[in-house]
Amino acid sequence: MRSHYCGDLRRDHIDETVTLCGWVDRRRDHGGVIFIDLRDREGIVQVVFDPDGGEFFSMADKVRGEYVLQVTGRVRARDGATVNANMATGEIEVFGTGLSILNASETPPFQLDAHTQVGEDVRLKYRYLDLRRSEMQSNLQTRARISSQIRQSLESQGFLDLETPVLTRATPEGARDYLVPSRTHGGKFFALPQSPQLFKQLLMVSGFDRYYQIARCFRDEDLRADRQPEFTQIDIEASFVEEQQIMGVAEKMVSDLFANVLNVDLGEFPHMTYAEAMDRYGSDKPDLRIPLELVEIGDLMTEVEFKVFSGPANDPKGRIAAMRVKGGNDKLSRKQIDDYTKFVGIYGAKGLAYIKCNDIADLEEGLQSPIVKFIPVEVRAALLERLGAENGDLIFFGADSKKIVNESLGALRCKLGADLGLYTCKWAPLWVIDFPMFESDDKGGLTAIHHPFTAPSVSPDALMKDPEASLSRAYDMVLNGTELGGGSIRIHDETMQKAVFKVLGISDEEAREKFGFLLDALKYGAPPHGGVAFGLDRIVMLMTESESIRDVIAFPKTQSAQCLMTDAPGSVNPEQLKELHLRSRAPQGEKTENTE
RNA sequence: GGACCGGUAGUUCAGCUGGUUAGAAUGCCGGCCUGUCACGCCGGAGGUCGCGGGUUCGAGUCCCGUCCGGUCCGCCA
Repeated sequence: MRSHYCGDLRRDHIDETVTLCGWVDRRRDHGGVIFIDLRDREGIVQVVFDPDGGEFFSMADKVRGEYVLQVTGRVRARDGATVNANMATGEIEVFGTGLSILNASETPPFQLDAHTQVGEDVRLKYRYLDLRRSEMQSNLQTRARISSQIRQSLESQGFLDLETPVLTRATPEGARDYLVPSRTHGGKFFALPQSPQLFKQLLMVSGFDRYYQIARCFRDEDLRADRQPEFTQIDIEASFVEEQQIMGVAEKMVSDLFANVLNVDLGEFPHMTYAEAMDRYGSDKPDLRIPLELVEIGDLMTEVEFKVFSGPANDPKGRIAAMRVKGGNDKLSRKQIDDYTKFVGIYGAKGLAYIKCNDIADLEEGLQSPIVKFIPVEVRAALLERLGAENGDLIFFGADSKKIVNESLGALRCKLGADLGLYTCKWAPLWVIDFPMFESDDKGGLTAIHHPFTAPSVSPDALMKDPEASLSRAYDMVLNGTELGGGSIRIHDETMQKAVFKVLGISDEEAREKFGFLLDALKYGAPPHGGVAFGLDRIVMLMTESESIRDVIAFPKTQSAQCLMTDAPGSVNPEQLKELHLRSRAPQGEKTENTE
């Protein structure tokens, strides 16, 4: 007799006698037929018992709910002589000769079929049941296949899987850290890593010139549909490399992944500079599936009397851009345009000007718009020509600071793409390159766009002279408007690292206090090196076409960063707090502090 | 920190301008049915309408507060 566990049974086992185990998916009340879900790719097995056989027939009749069963029987072809011809699903049928209940089950709190959409809170509370659903089984199977492929791909290129600490030091910049109080050093704290960034650079100094790790990272920031406080990063670093080599490794890894897991050929990834991405798409992670583009029209509007346009047109920090929606007149109602006006308001836009191109030959009467009266006829002509407008097109405008125009029109572009189904292809990968080193923050200072260890593409002197004009040797991989990963060539000499800290306003003492170990390491012959890191969860999310990152993580947290199943975070007893030199939570209104 | 959507039976939802015993589907329980595959038929049980306060003769419905889930802005080097 041949024994099968979940996943072993296949259709070609016809006429074999099998023993199989699984969950009862559903059963027929009149007895003799039960459906066993083996959680495998072949789907659900139907077990039929002989009505004249007595014992097993009536036993099957009594099986209810999510019992776990072991069944012995013979596999039958679906169109075999004893099988009803209208059996349509192609599932495997076993003629049962034995049945035992391995474990009974309470009635599950929700139905595990694919037809009922269950609320997120219920799913998360009973996650172990939610994970039994075939969608989740398939998502996590895909996830496992993806990590396996990635390991194979990187290891075949000589990369070494090395581990780095989970208990480490708090980092001064970046996201908020998750802190772990130290028992042996009262008042001091470990931090969970936001990424293994510094450790992997140190491994380069150590001579492990090709490192990778599938590493868990932690950031104590608010959650989103694609953001969890703990997430998994595919972390890669190599020595003696330039941008093209690291990008090549990463691109091959992702291309192989899509080819092997989804049988999709992503082709060669186009490269686009940050500046071009912002100009044409208003985003540093453009979704190239959408054929809409932002077109600069500031130069046309410097003289118009309409202040909403002439203001930004004459402001070096301002921008006026137009976006032509082909055939948008018929596709978008007045109400939808009003909704989009509200939508861009989220990003700080004060309004959403538009022109409906009814008859572009008639510049006086053929353009329908609340603002067209403010625009001289010759400017209207130049505008339509630049946009390549045709009758029936709808043109949206954004006029404000560069930041607001890019963010609002960039977001509107993605929303229109989704709402109107404008996608021209299923997968659109690209590299975004030539990022600026710094951007100005609210307080008038500068912050690093990637991180302060990113190498500038200019000399230390040039960097100090004009930091805002300096570009970095960073690169991001973008797929369908999602940033899959990013990286850079790192700084490998102390002089450059100090220059960057200086521009960022980090004093020598501060740099020494926070990154002394890195600065020291850079003195001992650090090789030129660089790397890249990918968000594994996001890759799996895209490849499984899931709407939330939660659907590709076995035990995720809610938006308020709680686990509904374990009820974490939970309180601890006063003894534990005392050992950790912490006070229990102060009454409301009082400040909580530790005992140091 | 902010905006918006939701919270009614185990589950998914309906419940109009406030009105008398809060409905449906599914699940669950009992009965019938030997080929069904989201089987079918008959019957039954199942509700603190998230929680607290207010308005009102009367609140699932209106108002205020609060908690929970979700989407987004801020935040996420």
